[in-house]
Amino acid sequence: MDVLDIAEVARQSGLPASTLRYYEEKGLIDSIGRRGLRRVFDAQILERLALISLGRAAGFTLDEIATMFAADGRPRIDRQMLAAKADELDKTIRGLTAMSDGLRHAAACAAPSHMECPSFQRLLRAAASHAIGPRGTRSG
Amino acid sequence: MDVLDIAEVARQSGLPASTLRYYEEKGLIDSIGRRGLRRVFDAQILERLALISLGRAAGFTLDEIATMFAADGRPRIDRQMLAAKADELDKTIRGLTAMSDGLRHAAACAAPSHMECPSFQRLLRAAASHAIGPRGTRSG
DNA sequence: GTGCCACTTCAAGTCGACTTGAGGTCAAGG
DNA sequence: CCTTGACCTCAAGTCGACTTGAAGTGGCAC
Repeated sequence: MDVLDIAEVARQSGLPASTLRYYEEKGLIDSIGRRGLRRVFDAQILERLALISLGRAAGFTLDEIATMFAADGRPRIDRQMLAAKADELDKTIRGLTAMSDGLRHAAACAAPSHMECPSFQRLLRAAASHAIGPRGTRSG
Repeated sequence: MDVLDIAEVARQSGLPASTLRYYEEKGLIDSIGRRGLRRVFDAQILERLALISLGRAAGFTLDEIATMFAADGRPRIDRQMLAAKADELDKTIRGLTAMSDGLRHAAACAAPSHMECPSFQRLLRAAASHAIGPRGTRSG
């Protein structure tokens, strides 16, 4: 059984050790023991971490992701849930696409002020009516 | 000059009064006076609030939005900035589209476990390599 | 055997955009 | 005149995913 030091897991996964400890505390991952104080992980942890990163990227919360692992540690992923998340993403994508199009129109519009640009006005009304919702700020 | 009570602004804009007070504190909006204790706003505030909502929906922070108003209160919106934000959105959209496609593939895949599904594996590698970043959690 | 230093724990801080709660004020209606 | 209650202020709390800091530990190189 291939074992990895926490530093090695951090290196290979690209995640800081503090995040690994946090994930363990949350019950998302398990260490298989200690070497002195140091956590030691099974090499399979890397696949698990990839799965967690995937879930995060798809927009699941850590708590939601936690429910996607059976007690035996194997992923238990509902196909319906995946499809539902895909639908949700598509909805977000449509909103962002509308926004992007609107911004580009406004950027190219020849009106002296944006307030006089019809496509900008349309965008404004859409935003004011909550047709497009605010998104999280961490994207960079 | 048409004036509105804060409650009226809240009603017409759909924003809670606490948010309006918060925006004023941040310097995003101004009240034109008081009636007793109560803030009173110029009717133009509604357009301003729509502009703020638009900025939020486009992914700008409140601080960024604050810089988009000249001292005279008129919007000062850089077309380049709009185009840049549109590019940013497009990038996000591409990531989300890849994710949505991947999720749908995985949902439809006939492999007994997702771990054996090639498209799921591809998705997993992409997520693990940070090719797709985590997004904010507030989407509804 | 001993010093180094990467690890450990635990509590608290961070970020953004607000919300909430306690305690106070005042215009309007009865 | 007095109650009502919607507004006010200011400080603190919330949410999610971490990060940071202080204080402690122990395996390994010398």
